[in-house]
Amino acid sequence: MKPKRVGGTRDFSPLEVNRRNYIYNTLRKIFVNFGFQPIETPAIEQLSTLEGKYGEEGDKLLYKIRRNKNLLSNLKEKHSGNQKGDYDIETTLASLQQYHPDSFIPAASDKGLRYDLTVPFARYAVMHRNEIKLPFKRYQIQNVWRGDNPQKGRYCEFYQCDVDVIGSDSLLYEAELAQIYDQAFAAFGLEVVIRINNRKLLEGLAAYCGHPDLFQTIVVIIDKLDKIAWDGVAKELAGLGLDEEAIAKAKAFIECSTLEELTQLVGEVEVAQQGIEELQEVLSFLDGYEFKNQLLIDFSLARGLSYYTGCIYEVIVDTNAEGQEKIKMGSIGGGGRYANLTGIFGWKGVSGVGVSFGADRIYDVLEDLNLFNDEDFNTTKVLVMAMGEDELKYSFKVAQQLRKANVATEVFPDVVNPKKLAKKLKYPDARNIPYVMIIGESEMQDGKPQVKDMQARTETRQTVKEFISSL
RNA sequence: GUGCUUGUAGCUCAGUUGGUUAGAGCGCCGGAUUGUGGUUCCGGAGGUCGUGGGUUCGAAACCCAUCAGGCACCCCA
Repeated sequence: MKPKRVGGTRDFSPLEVNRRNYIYNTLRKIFVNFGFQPIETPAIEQLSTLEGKYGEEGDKLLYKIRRNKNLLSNLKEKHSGNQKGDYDIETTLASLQQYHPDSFIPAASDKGLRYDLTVPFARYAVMHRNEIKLPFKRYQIQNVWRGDNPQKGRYCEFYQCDVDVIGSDSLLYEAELAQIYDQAFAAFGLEVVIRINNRKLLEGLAAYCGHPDLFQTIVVIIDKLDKIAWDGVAKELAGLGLDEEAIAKAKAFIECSTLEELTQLVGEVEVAQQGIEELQEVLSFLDGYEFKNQLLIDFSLARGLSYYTGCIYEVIVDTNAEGQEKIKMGSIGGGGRYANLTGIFGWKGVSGVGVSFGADRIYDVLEDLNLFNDEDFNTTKVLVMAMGEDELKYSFKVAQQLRKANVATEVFPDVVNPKKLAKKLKYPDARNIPYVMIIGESEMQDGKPQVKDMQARTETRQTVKEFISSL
């Protein structure tokens, strides 16, 4: 049979895994430095946990799995009243499954693959509420699945790296998260723009335009601003039923560049004022902190997810930065405050705030910009090559000695014919192994292997001990 | 989920209006080189033309379906 992968999924070879681990480790160090603790949750959740949390579009992208064992008995019960004669529900279901699997399988599923890490975290927090201490700061680095149409920077299986705090309304966490973003991307050597806004301001915008009822829809349209420009947004707002005056108001609103300007415009709208105050508070925590990236207060930032209630974030690559002009990638991180995420699982009044790093998109960008230091990933330091059977046994012992000194070592498994030495050296060359120890008869006799420095292209005879201390 | 586009050797790609046995470069393997890898020269292996149907005397090419990649929409990381 021909091997085939599922669309939108990828295999990762050693170099790629090393690079990916570098991303996770870099983030992990920063998360820990801010006092976050790791958790993990299962890949598979009850479908009811996931459904309805990501909007209509999100539901469509959920991977639904596992046959619902109770489907049969549920249907039997439901149909027991109107069963006529020899009507057989089991046969009906079997043929449905056979001839209409596309509609049958989702209907028969009661489990799903997680779509993000925030909702599973909310579920976790509720189920563990007696053992966690509030405020609870956790980070989580795991893969998620979305049945999306794949393209560059968009995969069906990808990693998210989330940091969230629940159980505190303090805006100091909003400030911390901005610093985490800043420090993480500085560590990667990538220049980004950290956009920040507040949902209350968007509510204020809808109210200011005289359409508080259309808040959700207006938000979605505003969010497209950088894609379809103001003219496109205006058109869509008009299509929604906003008159010219309302559209002009919306324009004036999102074109404000400072909080002062905005206060003058909509200071009397109460929600908007709240949003302004929150952003001011966040900024006052950040007073004196030197950002290595650009922190941009952007009143047009919206974000689709409906559960955000306060500050919202989004990180994009700074295409004005030198060398980064050609990068084409959507957001590489996002997040925000949700006043009541655990509420749907029955734990009311617990506020949370968090952000996510899109590790796979960050990977793609770092790769495009050549920002990986692949030398750091070379693990094997020494390859031992033997020219005869006795020498191979001897080499095996030399390797033990090297490993005992924590020098990562491999033994070449074939006895190397002296004629073939040149050919065989291609192996350590291709693997980027820095040292090769060549052991022939004389090397074994005097205990001094030929040590070849692959980069310097030099050879010296030295004992294993001498070699170890020379490193 | 919708629209457009691409799919030929390990990789990058040629392949004429449909016409013998499908090519090149790089890489790989062997030799020139009997203890030293990035250069050079010579030779060699490697392809169900994404997959399955159809049209045709004849299909890598045309048609349909399907899978996979890319782009746009939608949404997002």
